[in-house]
Amino acid sequence: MLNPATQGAKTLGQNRDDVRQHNLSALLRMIHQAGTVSRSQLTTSSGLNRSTISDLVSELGDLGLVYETEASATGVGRPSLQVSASDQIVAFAVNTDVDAVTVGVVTLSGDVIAKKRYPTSSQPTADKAAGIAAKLIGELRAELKSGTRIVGVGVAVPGQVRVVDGVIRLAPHLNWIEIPFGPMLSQLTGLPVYVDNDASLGCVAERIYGNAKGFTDVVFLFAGSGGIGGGVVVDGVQLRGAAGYAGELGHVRISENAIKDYSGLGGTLESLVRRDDLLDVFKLYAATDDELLVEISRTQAAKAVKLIESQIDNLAAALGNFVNIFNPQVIILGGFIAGLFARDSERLLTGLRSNSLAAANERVIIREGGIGSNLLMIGAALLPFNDLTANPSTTQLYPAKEKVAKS
Amino acid sequence: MLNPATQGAKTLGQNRDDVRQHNLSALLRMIHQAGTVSRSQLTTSSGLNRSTISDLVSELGDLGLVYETEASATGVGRPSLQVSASDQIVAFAVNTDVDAVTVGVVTLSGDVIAKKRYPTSSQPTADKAAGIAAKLIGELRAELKSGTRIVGVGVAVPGQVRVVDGVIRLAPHLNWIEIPFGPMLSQLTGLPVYVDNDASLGCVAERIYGNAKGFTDVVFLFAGSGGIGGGVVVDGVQLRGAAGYAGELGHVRISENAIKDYSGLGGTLESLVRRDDLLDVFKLYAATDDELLVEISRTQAAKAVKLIESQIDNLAAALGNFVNIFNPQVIILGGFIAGLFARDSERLLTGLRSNSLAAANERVIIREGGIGSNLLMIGAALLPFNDLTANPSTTQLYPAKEKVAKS
DNA sequence: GAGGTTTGTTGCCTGTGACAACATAATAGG
DNA sequence: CCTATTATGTTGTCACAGGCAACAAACCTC
Repeated sequence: MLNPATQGAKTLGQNRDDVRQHNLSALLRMIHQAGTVSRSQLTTSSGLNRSTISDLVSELGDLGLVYETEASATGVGRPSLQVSASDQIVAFAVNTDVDAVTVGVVTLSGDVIAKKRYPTSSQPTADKAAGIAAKLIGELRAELKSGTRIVGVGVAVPGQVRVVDGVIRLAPHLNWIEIPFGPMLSQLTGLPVYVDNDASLGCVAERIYGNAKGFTDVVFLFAGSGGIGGGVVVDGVQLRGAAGYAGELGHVRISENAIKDYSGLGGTLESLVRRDDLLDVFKLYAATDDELLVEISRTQAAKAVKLIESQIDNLAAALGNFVNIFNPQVIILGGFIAGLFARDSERLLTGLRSNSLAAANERVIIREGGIGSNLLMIGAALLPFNDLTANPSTTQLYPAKEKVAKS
Repeated sequence: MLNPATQGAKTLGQNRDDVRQHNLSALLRMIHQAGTVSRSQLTTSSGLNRSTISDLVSELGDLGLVYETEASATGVGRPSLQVSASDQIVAFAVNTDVDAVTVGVVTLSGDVIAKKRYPTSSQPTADKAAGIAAKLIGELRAELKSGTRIVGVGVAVPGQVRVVDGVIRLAPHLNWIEIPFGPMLSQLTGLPVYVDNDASLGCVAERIYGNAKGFTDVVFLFAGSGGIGGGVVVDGVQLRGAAGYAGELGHVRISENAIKDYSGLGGTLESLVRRDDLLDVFKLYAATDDELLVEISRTQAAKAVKLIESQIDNLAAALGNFVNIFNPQVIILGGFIAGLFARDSERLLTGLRSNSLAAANERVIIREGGIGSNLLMIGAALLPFNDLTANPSTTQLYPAKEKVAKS
């Protein structure tokens, strides 16, 4: 009687051939996210008929996107064929950071099979970063097994990205303003390039492969050397906003404090929970996250403890806001703020409760991220892969060795 | 080349008869939202064939949901038939407030054809409010023209609602805690009852009929006598969160200030931008919104101006947060905060800019609400109507006159 | 009134998934 | 080891929804 009303509709009319595309897409997405699934699982969770699944899977096989293997029996009845995502289909993942450009090769089956990091002495210009990325992509492309096909390039950038055209509006730590990074890199590589904010991509990666797996409403908060970024998944869909700038959770204001963050806003989470402050109090300079986490967990120095407690309280205030706003099932913390949570989860939870409504906060789960160092590689690769899974039969793929242009 | 990747997928497999349902649903939704559309418009915006539209519309006509009329010619070519939503299909809209219970009758064509307000001397208990609502629904039901069919009842409540089962978790101003209002009212009326937060419903109403029409990313902020409520539409879909508690924008913390709001949280928007403070400074008691708006617009008293400016600054800080978080195309203000905006929009915009990222704030539009006093009636009625538009051929409808049960 | 344009209607066609019947491969039990 | 049972893959047929083309109808312009 009291079903939730489904509000809003995206798709309008639906042609009959759209059905096939939709079903192909749904199956490929399931296979991609799971890595390997049995046909019978596909049948039950899609609701389609056995014979239909058979037909669709064989089409995906013909496209070279998946392959089938016989599985050893696990129970009664004929064992179901296992369907796996091909590792011959890859995407390049790029992360442009303050001190390095990293490029990885990610397979459709979800593995990072290669990775190259090119350290830069100082913040690279956008031109230089694009050049480095293109060079690394070229090297990695040459090393690919023949027969491998490339979907495209996904770029994770610490800044605000206009997703539609791949323009980086502002990446404060890189000092990049209004850079058409997507088109630039596409020009250099001859591949389609997709760009998005790093934390947003991390959120999606955590939802599909990490500690937010299976949840539909996720808030992700990542604290690195360049401030605090955020990503949100609402009802299973990434929060993007009108132009793709949504989810800037680090710039949420929680205080009248005048200390400004990297983007010039005062009293924000990012200005009050700073990695540098922790490094200062520990007298660490240029420490890795791991070293910092150890210090956070074991320090007993009064000054450090006080700072940690203050950061926890501010973090709790911000998380309270997010709980009130998004009513998520799970909040994933990454970077040093995961250490704050580990150090005194009780204090954080108490603070969260006093800063949010009981109805929303009582069931929320707080967790650390579960993917680790390949988070951004996997997240960035999801951009081209999502295009492929949306249109399995029409998306163009590119060969490992560049074709010699015919004159 | 750089298409935005569409993340996430809701539907899994898709049977062939789902297509028909989907298309019927899409058409009915278009007709419902527009009131009246021509067949040719339906054809172009759905992408379906003329003959298919003809078939689908006649099915909707057979179901009694829409009817066709011949239109006078407007241009070259044979004039297209106009398809209108039936006014024989109605929903009851209920609003439980501190001082009254209001029930309206809303047609599928979007008109409020009847409305009854039952003032209460003090905050009614939930039992009493349900009784009043049921009584008013009974009266209005008896006055309906025969042949009218009822979809259900939508309830707008100033509080947090668990949408799935219609339980009101907390409505602070009504002092209701953990009330299964949906089931209660369903029991009393014999009709399906849907419950949601009032501001969320207002947001959806503004998006479909009001000043946010046509936008996909909307933030709605409504300030009434009972604090500040919010609603959000993300990518065309209402933000609900895990349980339906999302969008509590009034409880966003923007300051360390200890003044608490109605829900016991400190430093929140609701605690800093208070209607009562304005009434105090104007020495008005129990004023209507209209009276208050007049005072806000014309006062020159130093004390009042200072209060207004402070409220504008706090409102700007909160809106800055929302812009960073949601990157909306439009922000709709309702209640007395619309008066604050009207009084000094420049100050609000300046404050907004200094509290949010340029990329996100530079294109955002701020507007007052465009629907007025029937906002919650129309919003609440959308709940049952959304169920109908989702499943046009299977949703059960109820007769105007209750059937005599056969023994 | 003729020609052009847009739309509604009708009958036929195609493609897609459902379905049923059969084949296949495992377990369970004697 | 053989049979019954269960679960799955395969194959051919069927139903049904939307596309399409041809025609009719209603409007405009000249």
